Amino acid sequence: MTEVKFRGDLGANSDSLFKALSDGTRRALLEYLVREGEQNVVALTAVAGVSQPMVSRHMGKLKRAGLVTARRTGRETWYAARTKGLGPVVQWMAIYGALWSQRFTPMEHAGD
Amino acid sequence: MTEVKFRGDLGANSDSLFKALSDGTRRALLEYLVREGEQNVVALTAVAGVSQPMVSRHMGKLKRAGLVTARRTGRETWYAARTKGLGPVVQWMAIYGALWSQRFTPMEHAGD
DNA sequence: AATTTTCATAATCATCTGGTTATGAATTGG
DNA sequence: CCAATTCATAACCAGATGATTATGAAAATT
Repeated sequence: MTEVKFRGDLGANSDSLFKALSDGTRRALLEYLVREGEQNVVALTAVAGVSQPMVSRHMGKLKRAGLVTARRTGRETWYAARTKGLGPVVQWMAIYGALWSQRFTPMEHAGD
Repeated sequence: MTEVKFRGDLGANSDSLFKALSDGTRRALLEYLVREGEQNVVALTAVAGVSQPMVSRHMGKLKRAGLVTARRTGRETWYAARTKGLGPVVQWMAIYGALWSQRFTPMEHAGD
């Protein structure tokens, strides 16, 4: 239910994407991966401020949302930010953001 | 709690922003406002697929997140998409999106 | 072989959240 | 003045969600 016929959504998984981004801890983990590159669960747990199982679950959601990749080697799982994962959000921003704010020029300098 | 010392957040309300965007119905309502311009609750309810009280609550969240404005005239409340509301998300995308996808030219490729 | 490390999953729990119906306050209209 | 319209809020409910501790499997180390 909750059909909203006029919805201009970008696929069903764009919902899981927005949901994945809605949690601060999850965003922080993703940001960390972007900045520091591939990390295993121990490293992520050390920095996340929540328990290891919680980190695993958060990473699971990020993975299902397409925002990270998981590479298992031996007993470790290495997570990395997934390049194209934000695509649908970018698209959404393009459609519903650029329409009204043209300040969409992403700036070449990330950290400055 | 849940302190994550490395978090590069853009203000506390950026959290309410992402949360506001995490719900599909809310996104749909926002999209509708962007496309159709200022609307009152009756119009929004007609199109939202949920009850009027629910629409009111959704609009409340969007308002608190800075994504819409509310203008009351008589017994009607007119909601409109708020231009600058997506700013923090755009910034976040710029920092954590542009870093890895060298630059997101949004409209170019809608399919992939 | 025994132990430690790494990770995911299960069992629980409290809280948040989306949804509903009911109600009531204003405003508008007959 | 009474009725209808518009909206927000309250009361309530079911399910999702973030968090914890406990556990167990698999790999690495001793």
